[in-house]
Amino acid sequence: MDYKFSEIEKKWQKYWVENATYKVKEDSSKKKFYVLDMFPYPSGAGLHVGHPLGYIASDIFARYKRQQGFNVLHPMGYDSYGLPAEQYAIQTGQHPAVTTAKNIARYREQLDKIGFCFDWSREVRTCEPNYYKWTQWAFIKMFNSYYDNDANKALPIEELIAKFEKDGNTNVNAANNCTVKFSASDWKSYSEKEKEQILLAYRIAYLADTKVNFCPALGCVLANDEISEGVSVRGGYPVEQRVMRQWSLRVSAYAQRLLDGLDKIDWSDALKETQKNWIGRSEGAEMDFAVKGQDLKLKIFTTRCDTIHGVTFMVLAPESEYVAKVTTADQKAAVDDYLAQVKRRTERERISDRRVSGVFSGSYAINPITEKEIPIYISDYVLAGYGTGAIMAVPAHDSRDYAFAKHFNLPIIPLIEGADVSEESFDAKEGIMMNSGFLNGLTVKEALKTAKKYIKEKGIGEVKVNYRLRDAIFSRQRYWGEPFPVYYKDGMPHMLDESKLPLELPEVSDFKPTESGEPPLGHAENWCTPEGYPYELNTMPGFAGSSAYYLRYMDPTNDKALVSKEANQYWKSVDLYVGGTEHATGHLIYSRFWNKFLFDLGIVCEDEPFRKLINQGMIQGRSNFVYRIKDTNTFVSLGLKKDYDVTPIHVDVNIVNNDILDIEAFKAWRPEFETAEFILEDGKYVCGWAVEKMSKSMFNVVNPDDIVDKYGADTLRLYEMFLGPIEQSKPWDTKGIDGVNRFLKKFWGMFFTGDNFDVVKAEPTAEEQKSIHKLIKKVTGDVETFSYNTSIAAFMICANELTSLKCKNAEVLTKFVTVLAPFAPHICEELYHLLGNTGSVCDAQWPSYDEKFLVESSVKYPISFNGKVRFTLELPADMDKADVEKTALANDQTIKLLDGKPTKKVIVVPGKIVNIVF
RNA sequence: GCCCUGAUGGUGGAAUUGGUAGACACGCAGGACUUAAAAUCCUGUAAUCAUUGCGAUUGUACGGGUUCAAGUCCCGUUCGGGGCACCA
Repeated sequence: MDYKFSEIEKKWQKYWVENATYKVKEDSSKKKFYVLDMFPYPSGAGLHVGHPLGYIASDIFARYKRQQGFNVLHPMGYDSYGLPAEQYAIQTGQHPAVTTAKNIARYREQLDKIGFCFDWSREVRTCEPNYYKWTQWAFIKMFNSYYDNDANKALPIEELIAKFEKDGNTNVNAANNCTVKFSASDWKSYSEKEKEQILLAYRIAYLADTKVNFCPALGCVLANDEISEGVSVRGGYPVEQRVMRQWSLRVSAYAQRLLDGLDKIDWSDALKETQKNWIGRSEGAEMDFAVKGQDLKLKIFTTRCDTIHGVTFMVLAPESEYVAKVTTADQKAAVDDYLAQVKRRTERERISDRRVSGVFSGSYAINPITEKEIPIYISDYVLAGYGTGAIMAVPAHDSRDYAFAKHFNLPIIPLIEGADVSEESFDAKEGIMMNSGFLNGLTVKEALKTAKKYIKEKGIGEVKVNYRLRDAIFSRQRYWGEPFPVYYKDGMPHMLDESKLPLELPEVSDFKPTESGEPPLGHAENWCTPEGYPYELNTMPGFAGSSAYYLRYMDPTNDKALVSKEANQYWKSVDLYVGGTEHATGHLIYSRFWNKFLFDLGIVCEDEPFRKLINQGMIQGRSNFVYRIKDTNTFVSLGLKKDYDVTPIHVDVNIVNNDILDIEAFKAWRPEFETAEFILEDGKYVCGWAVEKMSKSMFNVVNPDDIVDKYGADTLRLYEMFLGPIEQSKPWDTKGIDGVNRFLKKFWGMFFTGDNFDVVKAEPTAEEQKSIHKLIKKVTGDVETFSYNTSIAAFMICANELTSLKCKNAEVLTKFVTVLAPFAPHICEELYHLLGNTGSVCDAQWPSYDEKFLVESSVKYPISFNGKVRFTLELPADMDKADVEKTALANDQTIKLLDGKPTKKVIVVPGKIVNIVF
């Protein structure tokens, strides 16, 4: 009986839909398990064979957990706001909603073919009003909250107002960007607008003039994680610095909690490390340096307060507010000139061109410990946004300061014994201090401690922690995103009442910015409240909609809340999250922040959203090449190309089979190859190959639909998992797929004799038991550790064993079907029913294994001599050590190999190995 | 520059606490079936030498070390992938 995968797969996919097999409800009688995939942005190109990798991995786990009796939530949806649809709209006029809907339909069609156990009744789309209502709602909550550093959580803004009314802001310990200090009476004397302006500097969602990364090509501001090396991650367009009035989220207030939370979650070390780098905690001290002849103190931040005796100058960031104050009249022209020069440089130039530049301000500062005078410089190697925008420079022990000192001929004082600073600085935190007054003779570590204590005691400064993590800029000058629930009155932002949500995205006549340079929403008619107050023209960024979607899946149709208390209490958080590593510093930081904020408000019960996370590796493409002899239309086969001067040309992998080119298909592929001639080897044209990114331009894209058509979804699922460990990147090579396909055919064949379904009800033999229990043990262990590739090898081994045993035993085969079901659900569902079961194989209980079937009566001992294995000896498993040794030594081959030499030592590891040393 | 990862046959990969390196596949070669092809099945397949059989030597990026025994542990080096990067 042939394995007709196409019929089988269609049949059961239909059955699963009709029987709502994958619909899941909260059920307090069962333990829950939440398996989540990072939802896709539905791009126009559709899915290639790399996309489903993670989905298959999570699908197997979800099915496995279900078979173990868990109530499994395994939803899917679409991150459907985003730039590509909008760029396409600008080019073609096609509304992004139309493109997006079309792309979603295509994705869904492709996903459906693979047989996932998604509960589609819980689907979310970030661009739908009933979804983004809750994105807007969370934003309002953030606007109405501030971060209290003492309580270490977000609190209602009303509590802050109460504090201001009582004491002003002098004793308030809250995250802020407020530049004024005021008393209670000052507060009371302020106008409403002034009060609002101050509160804005404390809100978690705040509007401020911020130095932003603006990308002219995209017409849009970008967040830090959307830029890499001075260009936009999407598109690679240049980015420049601008000051713009933008919404931001005070993510930085959560820096420490985001860092601490990493210890509680089961993520890879690499990913945790990436997040740690991104958060960038550094512990140090803030110190005041007095400016000579002025009533002014400059605050600096340093992590090396042990090096204070080696400070020979100070540097201010060009943007520092102190610059104007310390610039003397004689230096004003030079400073202005430098500032202008800095302003002209783009971020990219600054990164790529690291010449030393700077200018003397004319003023001197006093080192608070040595009381020496040191010059104050201005240079763009000091960043305004980090620490205090001012540093104490220790050229002997900081390479950047060293370069600056050399360039401006400033003194360099070594502080560590034996450190040679004639050619470069000594940055390492090790050695014994010298030239350092009270720190002399201490190790660097001791000196750090002592110096901190000293600074605190003498009131010179305070111990402080700084973070690299910045607030997230939340405004985008784009159309295809969530509208802000904000209107403006008297120039100040106000939130819509929650009852007015969602504020729906309006239609616009043009997706480009307006003539006056306003964002596209400037084209919308009547984009204002019924009272006539204008709405915000920016929209939210891509990460807005993806920050809390995992919560919405718990209760997707609730119109009273983002998620009900009951649903949230039941599902709690995501137990297994599978997705790509490219979201390490974006989505995975923002959603943790967003979740912690909702946790502070008591809306969710867990403060970390994703308990375990697996990063699936990328599927790379395997490209094929043909070699054209230069200036001809003749192509030479791989093995012969060394004799010619050739140009390699990418050729569509779909017309190459096992690296042999289909010549006729190649001629038909493109008009210019129609008359191509070939130099063959053994009558064949052999192509070269390389592993590259899977992309259209390399002609190496493989579409899962084609694989499903040719081999079936179960084969595709199995093969993707068989390729190797999920976390690892690996090339896709369709030629290997025959192996798993053969396995499924063989597996199918095990249930038939001729065309008849043929299994027998009987007690399994010991050998059958051993084979199947070995399989159950292996697969159970492998699934728990996501080593699916080795599970599949185990299935193949078991199928081979049972075939050679001619096993037709119903009990054994049912167990096989049950453990294979998560991997290959269609074929297993069919066989499960043929075996006489009713209901879905999805609910077939995961079998347990019994060690008693696995015990071996004998062990094949490798007998090694000086570590080299010479032969094996089959001995009873329960033979004790001394007897094993005796038997091994008495063996003919041993005697021959020893050749009369005395043994020095004999090592016997029971059950494992014998090693004879002579 | 700093941090994290990884390197095993022609290819993808396996080896769970140090215990027969190369499981399972792909590919390749030979054979069976067939008029032929496809499909299927069987055998071989790390390298070198030997080959009538027995075998021997080398081998997990490279160089050292620990151990009866190292892909696995330790030290150093090279190369690939990822992250951070004038972050004081």
